[in-house]
Amino acid sequence: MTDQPVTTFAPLPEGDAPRYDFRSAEPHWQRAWAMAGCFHVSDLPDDGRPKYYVLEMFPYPSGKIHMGHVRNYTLGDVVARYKRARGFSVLHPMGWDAFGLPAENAARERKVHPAQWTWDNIAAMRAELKRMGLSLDWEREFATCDPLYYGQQQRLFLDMLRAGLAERKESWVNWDPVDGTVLANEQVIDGRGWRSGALVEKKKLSQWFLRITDYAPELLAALDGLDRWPERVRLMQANWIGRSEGARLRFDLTEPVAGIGDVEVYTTRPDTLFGMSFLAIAPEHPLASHIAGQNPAAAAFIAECRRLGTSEAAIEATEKQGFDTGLRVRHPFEPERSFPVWIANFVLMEYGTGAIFGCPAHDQRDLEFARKYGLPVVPVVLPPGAADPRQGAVEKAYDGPGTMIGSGFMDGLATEVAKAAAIARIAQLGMGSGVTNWRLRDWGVSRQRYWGCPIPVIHCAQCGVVPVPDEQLPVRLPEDVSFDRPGNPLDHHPTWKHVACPACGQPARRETDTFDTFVDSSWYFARFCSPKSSAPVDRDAADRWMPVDQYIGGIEHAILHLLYSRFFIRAMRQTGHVGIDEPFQGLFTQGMVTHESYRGADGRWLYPGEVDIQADGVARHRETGEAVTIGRVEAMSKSRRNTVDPGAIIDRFGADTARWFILSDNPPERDMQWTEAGVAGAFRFTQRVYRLAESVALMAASANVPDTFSSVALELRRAAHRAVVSVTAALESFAFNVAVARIYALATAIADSERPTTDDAAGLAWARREAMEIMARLMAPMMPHLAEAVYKKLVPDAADMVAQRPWPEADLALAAADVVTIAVQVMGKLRGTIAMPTGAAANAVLAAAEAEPNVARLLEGKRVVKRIHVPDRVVNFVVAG
RNA sequence: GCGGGCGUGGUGGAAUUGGCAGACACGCCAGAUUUAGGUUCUGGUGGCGCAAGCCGUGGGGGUUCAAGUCCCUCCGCCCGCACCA
Repeated sequence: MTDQPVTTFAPLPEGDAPRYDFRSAEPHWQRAWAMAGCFHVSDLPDDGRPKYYVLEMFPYPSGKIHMGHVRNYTLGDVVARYKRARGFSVLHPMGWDAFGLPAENAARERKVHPAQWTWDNIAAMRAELKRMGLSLDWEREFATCDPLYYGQQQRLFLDMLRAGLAERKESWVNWDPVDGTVLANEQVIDGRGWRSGALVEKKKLSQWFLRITDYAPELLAALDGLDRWPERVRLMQANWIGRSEGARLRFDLTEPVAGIGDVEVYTTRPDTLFGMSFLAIAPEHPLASHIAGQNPAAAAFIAECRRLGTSEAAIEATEKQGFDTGLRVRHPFEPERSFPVWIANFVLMEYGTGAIFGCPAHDQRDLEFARKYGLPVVPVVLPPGAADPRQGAVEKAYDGPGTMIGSGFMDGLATEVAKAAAIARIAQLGMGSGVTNWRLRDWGVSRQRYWGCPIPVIHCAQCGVVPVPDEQLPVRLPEDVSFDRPGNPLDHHPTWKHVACPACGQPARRETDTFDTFVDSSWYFARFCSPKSSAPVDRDAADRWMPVDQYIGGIEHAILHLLYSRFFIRAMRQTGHVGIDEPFQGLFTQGMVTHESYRGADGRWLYPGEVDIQADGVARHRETGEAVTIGRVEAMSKSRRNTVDPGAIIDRFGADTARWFILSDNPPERDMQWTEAGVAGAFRFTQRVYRLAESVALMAASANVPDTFSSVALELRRAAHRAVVSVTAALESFAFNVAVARIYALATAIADSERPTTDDAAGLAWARREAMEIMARLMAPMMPHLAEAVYKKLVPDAADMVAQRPWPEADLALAAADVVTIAVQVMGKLRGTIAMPTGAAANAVLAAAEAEPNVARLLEGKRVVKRIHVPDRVVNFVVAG
């Protein structure tokens, strides 16, 4: 499977100490699980067990796994193995998010075909993942770049097209003029294309969109039902969807231009209409474009705005700028008054209607704009308890609630009442109406890239957009493509795009854009239910397995992937492919894996493997001996070289050690720090557990439960059954670090029981075996290989494996203590403890507490006015004076 | 600016949800075993104090018999969104 590592690391004792050889044990048990089919489930099982679908976000096949993957897949595997032991039929699949830009970059830079590069990477990463001992059903594996997958995606798209959920429309996009492609917002850095370095332009292009906005209300409302999602993620999605209540209203131009008679505005503050002093439109607004056609100065202003864009950095640096068009609009309530129309760089075409009315007194942006261009500032909202604001200059726009002034029919009304009154008047005048506005925009899925799923349509001069007929699916990517030229290789291909129109038979052109790779990842979890199906999903299999009960991944997907998937599953519901609303019932977002960073004397970053840290904390270069500066603990990244290769860790310490350490360090939702000392500690524990198992196995124990146990044996049994209770609770609540701590405690309890007792050899031997076997099963979700080795040591002729055994049952009566320690307080301060039988009566406990010497001393001569008794926990005496 | 989260020993963290703060681990100290050891084992380890004891969960205030936990207030750090009208 893998080469035996060559390493000089030898942390184990010589001599006769037993030694757990993970290098042979881990591959052995991995083979045994595979041969027994422990982790395979069928699409439509008939086993009577409840289903449980646990899924980790599938990886992009970059070629190597990193520690983030190790953490992600270890967390998922703990859940999968635990749920399986609890009697669930567990679906736990793995696949590859295989389309994307890096493959094309590799093709350009290394002259290797994207498909070759991708499949090689998949093979390498599959081998690495298999070494981790994950309980995956590998029979379900697929890659999104396989036509068997993306062909089904094309079917889904065509169904959506027929259902009106997909459409082609013009929109403003980020355009890289050098690479000749659209870029996602994330690929624009400081206004420049991330590859070409060219200034990105705003360009109006015809692109494919999925109508996610149709589902905006439902996507928002359903967040409330996702009670097993982190609050943080739900809030982020709610903000992204961005519902706001307001009004749309029309402002008539005093003199219409070229058929444009009015400008529509969206506002959340119709109550402040009487404070208006200007109207502003976005540089991309149709009216602005029209004006630019006649006015070179306006055209120049718009071009400048377009060049600067609206990136965060640009906004910080750019002050508000405007261009007075000379046009004027009438006030909707007072048609005799009119206001200037400006083109303003701070108005966004994408939000609302791309036009606003400016009310400087009650909006900070409008105020800054008005100050710059000498426009009036007219307060119309009086803050509660404030004097008339017209007395002085307005320092800062007041955007809070208050009482209306100078606002005609609204005078004296409270802000919220005034909003309703303004909307009613607008509607009555036929100028507009109250509306709900959404920040969410339709999802542009067209990409001018080769390595993606072809969009299955044909453009015909006669028939327009024609879907590729079913029998011609999948539309396969051509293999003979050239990356010599910038731009989209599909568009450059000599023959691929030239096809006959399926409708009229005339020469037509195949769509050469491919889908955004987020489309691929928006339904893969549904495909896992029936990965071989000739339909996108087998409806029965989807009904059986969906939704995903527990999804696990990084917080970086809080919006994009998770929101797209929530939309996609609804679109699939609408087109009859699934019967559910939400794809992911439970979501867990893990923290990042971090590490110290190191820099050499010349400032270059060094890998942890190049650095030796001495006992005094001084760091030196392993080979040159030069001084090394220890930097901050940061997320592992290639650029800082503070990465640790999981493969090397598994070579040196084994998969169980890596899994155990990554779980033990801290709660999984927080960032964890990878440390050499931590790994070494985890490794020592694996050895300790195995030695313990050997010592337990050496004591012959009878098959039958002994009649009596000594107190030492009974205490061990109690510790074991308590561990079952506490580890179970910890795993249920994702407190894996606590589960680890409880197992450490059980190991110590077993070790402590080793002292020989003459009176109860049989009982102790039996109790130690029981405890050790319980421990093997409790640690199996985290250290599955070691658990098997321990079990085999205890029961050499066992017919089954831990992976096939149920979760241990706690004997609750045994786990319950018969004696408890009760804290005794005087005036709320701890003054002593007493041991009492569990559930002892209040009067008995209070009497014993009062008799406790130190307590008795403190109560001497005092009058006790109150006695608090919390059963089995605490007693508190309140004394007078 | 808006929204959210977090502050507990030298370190990561635990605390049955208002009931013995510091479980468990790392590190450190002491001792034992070993031909050395990133080996194994034993004991110790919040601070001050010889001690009884006092102090202690970012600071201050409050509620309560009892507060890491609840309330108010301030400080610090982290994350997300952001000319969203």
